[in-house]
Amino acid sequence: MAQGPTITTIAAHAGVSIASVSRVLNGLPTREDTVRKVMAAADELGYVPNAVARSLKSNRTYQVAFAMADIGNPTYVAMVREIQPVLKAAGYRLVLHSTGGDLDDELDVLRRLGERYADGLIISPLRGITRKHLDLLTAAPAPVVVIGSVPEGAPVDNVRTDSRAGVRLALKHLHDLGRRSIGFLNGPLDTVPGAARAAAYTDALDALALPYDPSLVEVGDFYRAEGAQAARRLLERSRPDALLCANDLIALGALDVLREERLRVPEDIALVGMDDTELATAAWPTLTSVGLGSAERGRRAAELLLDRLDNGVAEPRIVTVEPTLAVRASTEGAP
Amino acid sequence: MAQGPTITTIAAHAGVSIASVSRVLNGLPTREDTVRKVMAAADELGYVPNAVARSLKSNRTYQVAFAMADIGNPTYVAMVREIQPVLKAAGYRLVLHSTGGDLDDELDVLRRLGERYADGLIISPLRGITRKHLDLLTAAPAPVVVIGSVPEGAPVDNVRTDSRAGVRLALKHLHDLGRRSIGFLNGPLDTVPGAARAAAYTDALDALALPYDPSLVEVGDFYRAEGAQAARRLLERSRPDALLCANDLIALGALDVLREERLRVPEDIALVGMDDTELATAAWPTLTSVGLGSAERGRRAAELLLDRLDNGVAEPRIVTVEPTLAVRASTEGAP
DNA sequence: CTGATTGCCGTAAACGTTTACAGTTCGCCG
DNA sequence: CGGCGAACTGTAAACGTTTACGGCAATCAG
Repeated sequence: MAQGPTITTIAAHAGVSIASVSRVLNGLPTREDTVRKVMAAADELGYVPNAVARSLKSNRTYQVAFAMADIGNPTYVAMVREIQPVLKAAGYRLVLHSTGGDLDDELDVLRRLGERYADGLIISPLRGITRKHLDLLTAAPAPVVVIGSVPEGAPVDNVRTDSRAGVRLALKHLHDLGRRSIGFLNGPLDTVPGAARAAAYTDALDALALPYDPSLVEVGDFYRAEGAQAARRLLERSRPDALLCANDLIALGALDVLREERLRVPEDIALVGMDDTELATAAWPTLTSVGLGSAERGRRAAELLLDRLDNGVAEPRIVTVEPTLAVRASTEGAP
Repeated sequence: MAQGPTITTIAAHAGVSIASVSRVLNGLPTREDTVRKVMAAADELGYVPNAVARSLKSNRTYQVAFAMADIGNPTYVAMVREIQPVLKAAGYRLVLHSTGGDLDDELDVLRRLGERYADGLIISPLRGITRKHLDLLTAAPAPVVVIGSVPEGAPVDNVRTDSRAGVRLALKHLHDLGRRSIGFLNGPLDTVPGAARAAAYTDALDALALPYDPSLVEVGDFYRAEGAQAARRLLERSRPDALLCANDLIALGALDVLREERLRVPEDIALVGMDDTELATAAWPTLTSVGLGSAERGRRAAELLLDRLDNGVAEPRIVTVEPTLAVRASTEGAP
């Protein structure tokens, strides 16, 4: 744990100035034998450049931060999994923030950007973009990419998903299978995905000319246990022939309850999840699920950010990722 | 994206020296009205201290790195999920490295520690601790905690799991249920967990006075598809009455194959996974699984590292986390 | 009223780099 | 062989902090 050598140490060893050392190490034109002397000294001493000092001088940390609600959530795992290699390939490190979906924590991440520990930020705000978010975003000292929707005119790149189309896909699929009484288990309405999916659901019903029946809708949280509770509440008062769940965890919870109630999936009730995570194929019956392109959103966000860091793009850009429907046993019989 | 104010800006605004500004901001004893002037100027200008400059001076980055093979793997997710809050509470940021299990990448992470972008490192080496690892570890410029076993005498803290005990737990359980022909689907033998579990399996058989039958053992990789292939190969030549899988993903693959073959779980073949991840409860039948305490290992590793950073402990310490067995439907009939 | 003590404050150096600028060396031409 | 230009090198400043140290004013004792 001894203090490592610095360019000063090397300069002394090689009998040259620190400027020459720096030049050699950065590959700037230098006389042949100076290069040799410096390289020899550097090798011998096991020199590794100090990233902090370099950052101070260059104003570049080669770090990018990613902030989301909870790395336990498979959608965020999918994002991280795509973001990481993109950054790594470009020589950036990834700093991970888990906000727990707490609004203050989210704002704090934004504020902390001012400490300039990272060159840019990818953030997926669970609680939506508030007035305060906007203020901080416009004043942000580094480029920010938001995963999820952003109000018109915000000065940031934005990678969004078309959850409306996703829900429409799911409902269309169920409708095609002859289901007409399609329930909906949602997450909290004061979260971005919750609100978006609620709107998308009524929308999609409209498009299919199906009536909106409030007794078919139940709100819980985006977790398995809460999903199960919501399913229980819904089943106590109605008996739909299909259930759309706002994510795969909720769907797993619903599956637990349907099993308890000895309801067959998909014969009695067809089940559709969202996010198309690994859990959808682990479940039995395997879950039909709406893929909202988490992985792709992560990758695109990272690419947008790097592009902006390297090329300093002017205009905020919006990328929309198309949803997909993975049809599996929970709506179509045999696996 | 304008250049933010520095203590120099504030000093000018408040009409004091930068030293006073620094003192006020760090809460060192200062005259009342100097404090007021500085605070006013800082507020007005929206000052945020520059973390990089601070780090350069203090030799502390308040960052900790965590390196593992693949953030897609649920065991690592579990670790990150525990590590993150511990670090955050102590005011540290988390830098994430995904090495893809590549040996050179792992070594690179170790070498890069010399750049001093982080105050410490938690690493979970998939490929084991080689001679080169050891050299780098002894020369490491910052404290390192290794999750997984480490050779005697390595100068690092170490959080290990007792996989031997874990496998014994599983086999004992199966033996108690009357199973006598217990197959084993392992991951690559040149990985740490693969090697450890192979040894543990033969060991546990011994303890139960069961013979070792090589035709009951098959090696694949730690993923679902490879697990399925391995299961297929094994079933083509033998018909065990129980299968132990080296992780839950392999167990899911095996489950796929057993279903294809119309073998009932657990009636015909009992199935046990390892790591006790979320997947184990998502599957159907739910999977009995050996918990190797990933979450706890992550938390303990973070705690050890922070303790060392704050208190500079002398001796390398070893923490062993006890395995647990979560008994579920895949060995004990009804869910 | 003088001298010592206390408590703040400002100057400047330092952390490890990069880089502008001025100085040196060298080769080459006339 | 003198002089010029090209090519390289060294000095020093800068990035934004923290902090040792000496100076200064106010306070207090004698």
